[in-house]
Amino acid sequence: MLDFGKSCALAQGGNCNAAGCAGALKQANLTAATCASKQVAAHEHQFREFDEATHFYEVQEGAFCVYKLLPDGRRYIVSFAMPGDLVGFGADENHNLSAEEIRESTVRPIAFRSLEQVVASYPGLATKLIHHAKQELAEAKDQLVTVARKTALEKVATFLTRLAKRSRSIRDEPGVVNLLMTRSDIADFLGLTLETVSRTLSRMKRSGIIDLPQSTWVVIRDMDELEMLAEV
Amino acid sequence: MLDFGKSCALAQGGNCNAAGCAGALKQANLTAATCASKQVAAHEHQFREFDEATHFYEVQEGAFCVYKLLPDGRRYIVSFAMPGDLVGFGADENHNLSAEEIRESTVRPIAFRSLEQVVASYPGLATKLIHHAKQELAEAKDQLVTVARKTALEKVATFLTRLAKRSRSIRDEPGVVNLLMTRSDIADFLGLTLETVSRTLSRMKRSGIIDLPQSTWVVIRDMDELEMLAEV
DNA sequence: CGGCCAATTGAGTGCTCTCAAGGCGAGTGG
DNA sequence: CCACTCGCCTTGAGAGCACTCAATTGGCCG
Repeated sequence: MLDFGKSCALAQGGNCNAAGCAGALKQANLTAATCASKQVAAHEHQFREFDEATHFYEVQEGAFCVYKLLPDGRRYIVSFAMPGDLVGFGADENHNLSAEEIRESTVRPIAFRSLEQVVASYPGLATKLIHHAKQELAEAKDQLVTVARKTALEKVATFLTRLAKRSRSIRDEPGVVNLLMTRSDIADFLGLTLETVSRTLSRMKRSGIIDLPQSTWVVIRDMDELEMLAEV
Repeated sequence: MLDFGKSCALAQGGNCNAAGCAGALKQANLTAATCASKQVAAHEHQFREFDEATHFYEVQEGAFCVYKLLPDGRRYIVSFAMPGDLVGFGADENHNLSAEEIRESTVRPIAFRSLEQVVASYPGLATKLIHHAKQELAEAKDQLVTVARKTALEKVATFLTRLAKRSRSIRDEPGVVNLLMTRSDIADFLGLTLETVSRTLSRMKRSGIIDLPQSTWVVIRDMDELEMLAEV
């Protein structure tokens, strides 16, 4: 991976490496537009809805939850961002959602303004950005189906299978999922209450589909059954 | 609005007008990549999930519903597409959702392949496409909040206010909304059942917020109250 | 008029929520 | 080392909102 290090290359008038700009977005080859990496503590906010949006962020380590609030405090978590994910990319003038660390994290801020310049110079990057947006869009639509049309059991099964696939691509412990988020977070992601999430996990444990050695560790005992539940 | 008429300019090797390509996406200045307009009857499918995706479509007249199915037949309607909207743009190799006309419609097909060529020649268009994707993304996320966290009454109120705003921008009858879709369609968009949608509309009528001269016409009598309900 | 489809309305059920109590683990201080 | 606190999780009991099933109405068209 090409890396301009901790310089904010374009913002400082530096040159951009074409190969870097045209690389896969997820592999962070946006380096020409990035600024210095930043450490953030758990439970801090990276930004809040309606804040002016000058940067978006690539998660390097840790985890975020990206959420929206209704005026009376009801919360919906739009996504959990893991290393490699972008948060705040969808912003226009202002952020349209809030991002909070759920773990101590490292992020790489990317200025929208310098991104524009990079895109102007390297059209290939624009295609990558469109591709990224399409993927995020596809995920959001899948999530809509899940939230709108699945039962609590199916929702939790869907959640676990997706998390299992994501963790598998990060580390290599098939069937073991480390829950970085609380029951309440999961509930706000699936459109449930924390009690229903807890009950559903207990139910899955009783029926032998999963094991819960600790409340934050899920061991998937029957992946086939879990996927059956998730896909219907 | 610039228009190359019914020619498929780039696909046929024609020249592209730069001003047209850099114009606002919603105003259909994608003409350089478009093919001849196509008429389609109500209840026909433009494409189905998993079909190979060669084109996406700009709706010129009529209306579409864009939906996904679960294996057992449960349906979720991701969006209703009206004139000016794009359907199928989010596809990768294959379509990841289905599009069905709910009215006799006219669409303008746009080939992904020729789009790529146009984007390569006119980088400004790429920015527009990213902007479009961002907007669609923002809508999907708002819809997630609605579906996951609002009550039936709030969902229907949200739906009506959004539809009222959209129709207002099309024609000029503030407070009068023509429902192009059935109760069942609305239900599948909001994550409800058709009976609940019907009951909720009746309830709104009884409380004087709306009137229902016909089942497909909604007259909004108290927009403030409706927006209160919608925003929670 | 009769047939058909969509919408409405009612009755009863049930899934998920609300409210509440109790448990568990980590961290802290005496 | 233990008692205490605090946050999070689990579990139970009961309630309610939306669902299911079913009957009826209304509009449209042949």
